[in-house]
Amino acid sequence: MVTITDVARAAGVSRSTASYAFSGRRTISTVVRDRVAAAAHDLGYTPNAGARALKTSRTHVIGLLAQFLPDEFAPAMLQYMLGVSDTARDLGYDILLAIDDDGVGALRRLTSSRMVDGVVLLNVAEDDPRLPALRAAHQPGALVGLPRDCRGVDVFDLDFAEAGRLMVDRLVRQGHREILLVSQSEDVVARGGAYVWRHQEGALERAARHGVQLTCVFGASAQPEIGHQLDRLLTDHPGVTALMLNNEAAAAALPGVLGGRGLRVPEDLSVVGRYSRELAETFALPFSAVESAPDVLGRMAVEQLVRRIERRGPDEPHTVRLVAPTLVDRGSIGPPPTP
Amino acid sequence: MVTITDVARAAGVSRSTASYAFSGRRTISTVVRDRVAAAAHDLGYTPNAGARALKTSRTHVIGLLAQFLPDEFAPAMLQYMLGVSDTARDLGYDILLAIDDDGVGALRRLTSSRMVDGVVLLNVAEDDPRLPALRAAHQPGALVGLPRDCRGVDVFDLDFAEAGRLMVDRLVRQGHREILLVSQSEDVVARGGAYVWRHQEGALERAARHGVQLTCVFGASAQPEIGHQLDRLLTDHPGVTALMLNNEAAAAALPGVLGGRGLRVPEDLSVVGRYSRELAETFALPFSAVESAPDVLGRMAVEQLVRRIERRGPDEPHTVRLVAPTLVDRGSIGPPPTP
DNA sequence: TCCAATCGTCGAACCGGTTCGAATGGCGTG
DNA sequence: CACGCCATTCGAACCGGTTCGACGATTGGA
Repeated sequence: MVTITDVARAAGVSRSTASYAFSGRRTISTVVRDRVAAAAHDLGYTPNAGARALKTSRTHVIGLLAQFLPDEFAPAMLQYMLGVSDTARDLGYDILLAIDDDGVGALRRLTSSRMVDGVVLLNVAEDDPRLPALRAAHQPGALVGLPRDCRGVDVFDLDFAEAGRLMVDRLVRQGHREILLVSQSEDVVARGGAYVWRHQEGALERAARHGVQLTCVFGASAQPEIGHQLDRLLTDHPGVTALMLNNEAAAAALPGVLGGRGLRVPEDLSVVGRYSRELAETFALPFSAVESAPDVLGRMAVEQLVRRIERRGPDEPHTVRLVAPTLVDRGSIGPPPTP
Repeated sequence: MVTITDVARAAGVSRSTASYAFSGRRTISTVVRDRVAAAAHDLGYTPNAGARALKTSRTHVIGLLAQFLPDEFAPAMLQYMLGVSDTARDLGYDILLAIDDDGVGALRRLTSSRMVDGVVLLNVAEDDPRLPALRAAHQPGALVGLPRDCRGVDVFDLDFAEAGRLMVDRLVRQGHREILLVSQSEDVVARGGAYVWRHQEGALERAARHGVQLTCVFGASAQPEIGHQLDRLLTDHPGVTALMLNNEAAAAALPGVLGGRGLRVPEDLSVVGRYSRELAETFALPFSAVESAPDVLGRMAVEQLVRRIERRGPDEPHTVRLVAPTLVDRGSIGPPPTP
């Protein structure tokens, strides 16, 4: 491996001069700088990341803590990861990926060994056990997902309460009076996925205000259970004219269920979901949906994290940013059928 | 940050003694070892990864080079990543994730700055431009995907030719005489996805031997195009009694298409795909399929890579391992309908 | 003409580990 | 009692960068 010593020798200067020639932190004559650059190029020199990190205590690596839980929709998580990864690359950072059942352990390992300059936590739960560990580590962290206690971290999430309101408003405006909301599985809620509650409460609040009937159920997260469940729900609630889905697996299963029952959308049933544009395209999900914007959230988290890393600003106040939901119209919302 | 010097001071020993107490590379009295361990525990000591890497020139990090190409099915790629990540963790390695349009640049960056001990390349093409860069880097590499030139690397892939044979054999044994094979998009082939050819040639060989008609087409990779295309194909080839899919998007779209045409599987049409068990479960894909085993391939790649990293065996001969395909029966293959 | 300021460069220390050679002390043995 | 051996421990060098203080050579101003 070629080191800066080799470059310095080839250029006939001292190591420190070579270093300054690269960093430009002191004035170096142009002839020397060119000679150093030429030598580096000829020898194929790249600085050793470990050595540099040791001295500067900056690794230019961001830890990405993801978790793939059995009752969650893996491809949705992927979208967040891609958003984070792309942004990091744009800002000159690499991603150390920790997909670990033991998220706390992984977090501690990365931070305490100084492998990373900061971390992004995905899928943060109401009382996420990783948060105390993050606060103990003296490294900045950005979250995707809204915990109860946001002290000391930057937080980004979709405004799920507003999403619930938006979906109900939209359906009621079309004339629907009996709506069924299928949320994520109860396990997700039990694990602290408070966004399910926030969404549901936003929806219930608006339903009450409009005086319409909103039935809330937790949906299964696996196939084919969720399909059977949807079928059963449609049988049990014949008066329902609109379906709200806060559950990707349900959205994926619904076309098959509708086909089986011979129902057309939106003529027989209106449907509004909550998933990303990417997901809709990959799986041909034909429903209007609130955009969950994983790429945007991932990007915001990384940008804020890098700002905090580079501007050394643990003092600067921390952010909690809830992104306003937008509804992507795919034509699955219409007036209720006339009986 | 607490360093080994702090620990040594707290334990009343020299830095080297503390280091030996941890590594056990020299005999240290039990009382001293215990004192050092206690001090380390009290102070919350974790060795600095950069410093250790600098001295040992081992980072315990593996580079994972993935690429999400526009005409490929992202969730399928995710399965490989998870296999790699899980195995790495089991073996005590972390994953540096590089999802980069410029795969060559990313590879060079990771290897020449010594951020990683070795790399896993996913989605390797016939003449993958990353391979020359990998050979130039003096780091071991393991590939998932079979390139033309396998020198200097360990290669793992599904035996796609055998998969093609297996699928045809199975259909012919049931009595099918007119089969339609929908492969990946032509763009994938153009980019060097030779596995599409290998699969197709295996299938054609067997079809010829059995004297049955096999029509091969390249399918679109995006929704909803692939669905429309499948619909058109079924119209244009009314004699076809069995469908072979080497295209995840097609498998995802097919249930909708079949529903639209009122076709039942396997009574009206037999279907056999090629995708992983995971994918089948996530999207409720109801078709029998050759298991693409991304988790197994990812695992094998990492295990071999770590073996080569740790046993310093660039001399040991390199492997090319084609995994034998297995067919997972989901009941979508039956005899052709009687006219 | 002399002194101070500036420019360009070098040497050395340091980051936090690991590891080699040597020093210390206790023990058994001839 | 002298010797050598072994078990422990320490000091110092090194990995490959960065950075501070110092120094010689110019240059400018008084």
